[in-house]
Amino acid sequence: MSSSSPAGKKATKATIRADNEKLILEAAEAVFAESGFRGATTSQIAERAGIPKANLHYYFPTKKVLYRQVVHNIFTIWLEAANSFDDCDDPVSALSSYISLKMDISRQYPNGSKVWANEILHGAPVIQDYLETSLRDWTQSRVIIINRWISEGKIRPVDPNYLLYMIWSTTQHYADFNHQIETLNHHSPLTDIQFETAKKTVISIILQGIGATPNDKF
Amino acid sequence: MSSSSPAGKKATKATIRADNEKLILEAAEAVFAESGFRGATTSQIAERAGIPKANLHYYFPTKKVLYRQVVHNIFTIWLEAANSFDDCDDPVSALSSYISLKMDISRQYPNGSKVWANEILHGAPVIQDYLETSLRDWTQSRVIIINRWISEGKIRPVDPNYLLYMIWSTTQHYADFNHQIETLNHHSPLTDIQFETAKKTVISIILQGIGATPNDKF
DNA sequence: GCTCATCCTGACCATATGGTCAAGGAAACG
DNA sequence: CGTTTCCTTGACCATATGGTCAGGATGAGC
Repeated sequence: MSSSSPAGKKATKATIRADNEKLILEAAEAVFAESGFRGATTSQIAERAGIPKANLHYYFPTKKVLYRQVVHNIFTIWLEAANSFDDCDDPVSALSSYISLKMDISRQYPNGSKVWANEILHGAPVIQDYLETSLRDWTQSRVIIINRWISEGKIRPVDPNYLLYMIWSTTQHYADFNHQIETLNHHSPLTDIQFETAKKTVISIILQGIGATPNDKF
Repeated sequence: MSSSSPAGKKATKATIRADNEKLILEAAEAVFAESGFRGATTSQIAERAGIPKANLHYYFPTKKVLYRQVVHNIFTIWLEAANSFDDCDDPVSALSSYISLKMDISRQYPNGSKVWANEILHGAPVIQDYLETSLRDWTQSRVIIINRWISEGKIRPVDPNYLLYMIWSTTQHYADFNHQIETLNHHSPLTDIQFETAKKTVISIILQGIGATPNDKF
């Protein structure tokens, strides 16, 4: 079944494993996003991946192992995005590109964001270590940057932590609360144009909110 | 057990029912917030409420009925807060008090917010009707108000929907992602002072972000 | 083509969970 | 008190679910 790749690729031992793991991980991400850890069933994931449940357990011995892998992948994407923070040294460009990228990620990988949100919501039983290491380190270093901007007079004094929380929540909202947004948008997803407007709105409010708009400074 | 109220209150038929339902609902809110609908077990809820599981099912025939009641209570609180939007007609006061109240609710009823977030995250299987009626109506009416502010030149032109999403996400973040915030805050809850700072930060960024700060407009 | 290592899967199992029930209390009411 | 109505609960059940396993299939290496 899974070994009969739709086109071209012959099924070699190497590709079989890679292909199936990818298949399972994608299905798992979707199902975990939809139902949470406990709500998701391995049968559901297997069915979505198009393989028997026993086969899923051949690649991922337990549901928890599978889940951790999903979360790990998400976090990797998140961390990469996070680096766009550093590409520029002035707040306007740095924050613009960071917010813009986070919005794009919310749109492109909504399931990942949902799984993450679900984890935090339930007290991060599985990923506490990520919070305490990578996330904390990243946050602390950006707090320093923001504080420097403040001392240089590039933005008005705001607490960097709460600014970051604001950026996170606002951007991730477009993934996590997508269902609510769609419902309020006549049951249809935001169009490209709408999404672009949302992005601009978010960026402009935050930048102007911290006194960092380029045009604004006399 | 539950009929032996700790102090004073004698157990009459009327109070027994009220007391126990309240006990169960509070336990249910906490457990649902912690584990989601599927993750929560009726035994867990019963145990937390201090009653046998069978007794829980006497008052609430199914888990779903109990869950709906929890969500209903949450939504009621939310709607009441929502009215603080109308208490004033100028954007600065209206938005300040609305944001402030939403922040307070996030702090006072974090479980409610979490249950709500969990529902939306999983596609609102149980509360879709709330989204389509009350929430939509409320949103549409506030969009009109915000648009009026814009046409009156009281705030700069921003799409009202995305402004509202920003307010919702930012304020609810302090409930839904509380665990993350605490972890980043040296594993301790925000103090009153910190929370007040967060609130001020949020309000000031949003108000200034839409060009509505009172001091700012020379 | 033969052997080995890896992959696949239907059938199976132990456990957890939502929900039931029957029988026993306790308050209401006369 | 007597009886009726509501409350309480330990024991029980059907089902769903995570996970196992033995044996068959398939690609790898020679």
